[in-house]
Amino acid sequence: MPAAPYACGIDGVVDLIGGKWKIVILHRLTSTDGRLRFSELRKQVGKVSEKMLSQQIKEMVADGLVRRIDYKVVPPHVAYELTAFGKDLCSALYPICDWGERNLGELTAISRARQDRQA
Amino acid sequence: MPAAPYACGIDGVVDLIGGKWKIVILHRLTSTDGRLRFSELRKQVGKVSEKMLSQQIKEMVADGLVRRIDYKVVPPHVAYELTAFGKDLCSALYPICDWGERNLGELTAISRARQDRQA
DNA sequence: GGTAGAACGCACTAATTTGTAAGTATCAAT
DNA sequence: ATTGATACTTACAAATTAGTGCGTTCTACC
Repeated sequence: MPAAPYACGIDGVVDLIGGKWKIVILHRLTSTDGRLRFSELRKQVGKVSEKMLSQQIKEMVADGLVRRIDYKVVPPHVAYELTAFGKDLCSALYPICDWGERNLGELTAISRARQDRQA
Repeated sequence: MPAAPYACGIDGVVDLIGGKWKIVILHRLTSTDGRLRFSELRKQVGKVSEKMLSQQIKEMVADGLVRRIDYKVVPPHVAYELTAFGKDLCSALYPICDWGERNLGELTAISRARQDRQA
């Protein structure tokens, strides 16, 4: 985690979204356009442990990308939603997301070539 | 390195630019708008070892983002430049870069808050 | 009493990424 | 002969990230 200054604006963004599950979390929260409970978010993210999800979404809350809504009941009932900052980031991420979709074939081929190189 | 399919287009991109030095390398190659020798690239990237630079640019070459031009002399003389694919990616990255610059204060504050949390 | 539910926290391990140190090849200059 | 230059490679160590297993709280249900 290098301190500012960033060599390029994107470095700071990479720090924000860096973490195995963060992109998917952002994606799920954007797609839903509302709040997601922890358990529902976990279901939507897919193969992620409670621990890892909890850890990474906790960071995202601390960074101001996500808001945690605690219903203060037992069993615990918590929901998460994007903050305005988080939504702003997601719209800035959209062109890249779109580029990635448009180049999916190329990206998939690259990924496969990487795997072949390691086998 | 999960194989395709990607949950979101950006996942593939994150795979492409994931690596401590790759963003800076892209940035330097874009800013220069031409070829950079290994030694010059290393100078411009800053505090990076020959080994790490070599490793990460080798991956970028393999992924098709960067082209390696070997002058076939001794001492070795090699230069690197962006491919069309690399340039395309960089233009797709530009909005993110711009967003990062515009939110630099916020990103810096977040980075600082992270450091404080770890102290 | 025991079990289930939900969203975590803690201790420790495993996996991955990054880095250090030394070495390589060949030519030119001292 | 020795040193310097350049762009790597290899072996191993250090640092960081991701994951496993167990535990917590309190209520409801069997």
